[in-house]
Amino acid sequence: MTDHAQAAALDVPADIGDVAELDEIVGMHIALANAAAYRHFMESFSDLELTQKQVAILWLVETYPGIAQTDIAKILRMDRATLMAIVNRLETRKYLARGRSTADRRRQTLALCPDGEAMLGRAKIAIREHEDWLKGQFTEREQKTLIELLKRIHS
Amino acid sequence: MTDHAQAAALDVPADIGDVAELDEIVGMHIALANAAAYRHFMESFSDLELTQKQVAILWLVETYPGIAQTDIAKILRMDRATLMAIVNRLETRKYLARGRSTADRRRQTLALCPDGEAMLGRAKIAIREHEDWLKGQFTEREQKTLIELLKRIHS
DNA sequence: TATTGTTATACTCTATAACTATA
DNA sequence: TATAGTTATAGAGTATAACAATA
Repeated sequence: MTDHAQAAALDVPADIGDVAELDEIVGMHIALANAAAYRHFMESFSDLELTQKQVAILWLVETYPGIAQTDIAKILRMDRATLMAIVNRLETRKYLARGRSTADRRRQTLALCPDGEAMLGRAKIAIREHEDWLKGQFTEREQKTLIELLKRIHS
Repeated sequence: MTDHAQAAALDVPADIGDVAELDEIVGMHIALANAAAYRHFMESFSDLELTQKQVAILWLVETYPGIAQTDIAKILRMDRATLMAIVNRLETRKYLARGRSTADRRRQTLALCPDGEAMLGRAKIAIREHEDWLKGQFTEREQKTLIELLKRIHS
């Protein structure tokens, strides 16, 4: 690389924190932090081949057996059709099964399959490691502050 | 709806904050907050048809004329191929143009087209409104705290 | 050898619209 | 009328692998 080319490259920072205007944009930092956390998550889950959304859904089905798709969509702030696609994938992989509610025959009741239970068990271990990495960057007080501030945005 | 069905639905909360185990997961709150902010962003930008990433790239090209794709990828923590796809879309819409660097002929120099400049101008106005909504949920002190905490994750 | 850009490919998430069945 | 699920469709972002041109 020539000196000239190096000089040109040095004009450009490597971090958004050095771009004064963009550094003020809260939405930018949320998006970048989310992307960083997501990448770390996907590395931790590379052998399980599960995404954040997939784990969250399995977890909710375990916690609330018989929960309907609409309920999950409300909690996770997702579209019905979007959730449908994810549940389809989890059903294909035999992680959960659909059934009809007897009380309201419009509703589906979702339940974990044995494979889904096993997978969720492994996922929880991976999540703990991932969360340790995440929380390790903060004091306990900062963790609570961060969660409290983020909740204001999504609640 | 029957009383029975109502009772069944009431067992399931409508907010992640009511699911004790999941409420402890920092990554969950980051993802949900990001999704909420992204949805609001997309509403603000519905007439412009621009995503967060597209605006960020246009903004960086304006701030650093002649910046290379690799530089942008580093700042925004993106894959080269991913950035390629987004730049292609922006080029198709005549928002930016590629050129070859004379100093290092491997590198592309990116520049804003007139349409891109006009669009970025409108985008900045929409961003200000979006950021007002976002920042309006916090005191100035909280804004700084939130940015500082998020930076630790992505920097 | 390393870097930059490129193409091909594939997957996930996301959303809209329109439809069926049920309440 | 409203709700729950479904299907079709489309677009955006993400990543991997392999390749060419250049350093």
